[in-house]
Amino acid sequence: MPSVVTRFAPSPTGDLHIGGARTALFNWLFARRHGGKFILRIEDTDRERSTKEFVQAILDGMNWLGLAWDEGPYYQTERMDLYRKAAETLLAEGKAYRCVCTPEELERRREEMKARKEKPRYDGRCRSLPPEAAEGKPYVVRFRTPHSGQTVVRDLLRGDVTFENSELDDLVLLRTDGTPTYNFVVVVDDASMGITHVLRGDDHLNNTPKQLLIYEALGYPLPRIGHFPLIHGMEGGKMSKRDAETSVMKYKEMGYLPEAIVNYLARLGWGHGDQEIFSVGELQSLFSLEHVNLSPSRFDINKLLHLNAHYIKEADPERLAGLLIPFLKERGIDASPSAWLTRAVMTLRERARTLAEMADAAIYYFREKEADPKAAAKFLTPDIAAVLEEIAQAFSALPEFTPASMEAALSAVVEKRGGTLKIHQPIRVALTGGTASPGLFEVMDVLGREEVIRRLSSAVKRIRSN
RNA sequence: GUCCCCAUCGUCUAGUCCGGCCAAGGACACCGCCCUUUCACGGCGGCGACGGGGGUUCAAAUCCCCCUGGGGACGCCA
Repeated sequence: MPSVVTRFAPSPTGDLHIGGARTALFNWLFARRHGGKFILRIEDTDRERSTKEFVQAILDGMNWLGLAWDEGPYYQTERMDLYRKAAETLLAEGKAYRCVCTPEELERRREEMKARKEKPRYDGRCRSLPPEAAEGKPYVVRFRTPHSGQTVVRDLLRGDVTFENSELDDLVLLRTDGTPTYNFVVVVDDASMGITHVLRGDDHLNNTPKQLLIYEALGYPLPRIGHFPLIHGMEGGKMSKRDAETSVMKYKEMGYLPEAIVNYLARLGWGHGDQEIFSVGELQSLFSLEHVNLSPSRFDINKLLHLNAHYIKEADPERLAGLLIPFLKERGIDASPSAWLTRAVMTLRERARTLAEMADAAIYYFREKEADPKAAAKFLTPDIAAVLEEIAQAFSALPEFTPASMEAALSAVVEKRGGTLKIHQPIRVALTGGTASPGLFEVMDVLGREEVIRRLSSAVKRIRSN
């Protein structure tokens, strides 16, 4: 029996969210750190909004990030008997009761309470209804929350947080259709799955006392519970699309590496001295709850971009080449893995922050790009045509086309013309269509002699036809 | 409105638990310089924070209180 069992319990009502991913990551890291078990549970009791597609999307996201679960995925819709049985027990013991108030009525009363500036909650009017009163009517099962006393959440991160029971209300356990609600299933599931550490977002802190009361009513042993802060957008408040993309898989599509996302997420709300770069292995052995921050952190795309650039530089070029192929395809370029592609990638990886940027920069390796008008006007001037022509000839006369021989040939041409000629940028523009690229000799090496000569000649032709 | 949580550079954070080593360290972004055939990478430097007020103490970013600010929760959503 592992001493630590954690879980990630997303509801399949959307893609794996960046905040959810961090919750999963922290749970996973905590389990790994303590040699425990990490369980994946799909909270799909909301049949209206849950879909198979979203389940798959969440699984894809977890897999992409490398967050391997040891057990599951469990689906709550397959465990209904368990919840119903637990509800019956509570009902039989008088710890829960049937309520016949309609949603419309409840909504109306809530509005009234808000208008009176009160905390909106159920007024408990069905509490003392005799069980027969619900016969033949649609009803929900509510938990009988004690009116007095306090419930203390012994939070792993924040210490004791005390709630007055009178502040809590009689939450719905079972809906009219008999399906259980979140606060109820989560207790039954966490208890029956032997979860030892419930680690989740701050937004659940207010739910915890209610859940604790249910644990108690059901006679379940209490897990250890900790709440970490939410991730906010750059403007504060919950992360929204206005701030940055929130779906994890969108980051894959934008050309981020999973190790960059993991590193970034781990450092968002957690720290280990001055260290910024963490491998997954390091994270697994260093992660600790004591160093998780208590205040919400803002999602800063610039830092993610920086980390991604770092991991692109570090990544195995062959792997990078493979990852780049779909991005090339999006740009209409069919490429397949090859030593040549890997070489091209090696010239590009120092200056790309994402695979998308790399693909954009790689285009001229595959086809001649139309020269940027400004660059052409500045560097492909009439007087340069003859020089480019001469260089092309010099290149074709070379016994071997290597960076060293190209450089020598180039110097010779420049020397012959007085030694002050600035020829690098014109060549760069002729070859790549722009003024920024990897080292000129690297570019020519990847392009190959034939193509270099072809593009030089084409540039000469264009200059002269103007 | 009620309840709950939080508070160090613009952002992520170290330091806070066990007050002195902090005239507050690192990273991102930004600016400048160097390297350089361009763009990057890299190197060096700069800008930049303990929200405010009271305590406690020889000493407070660190402990206590109040204020302010930010966030979250108040569903037959999770």
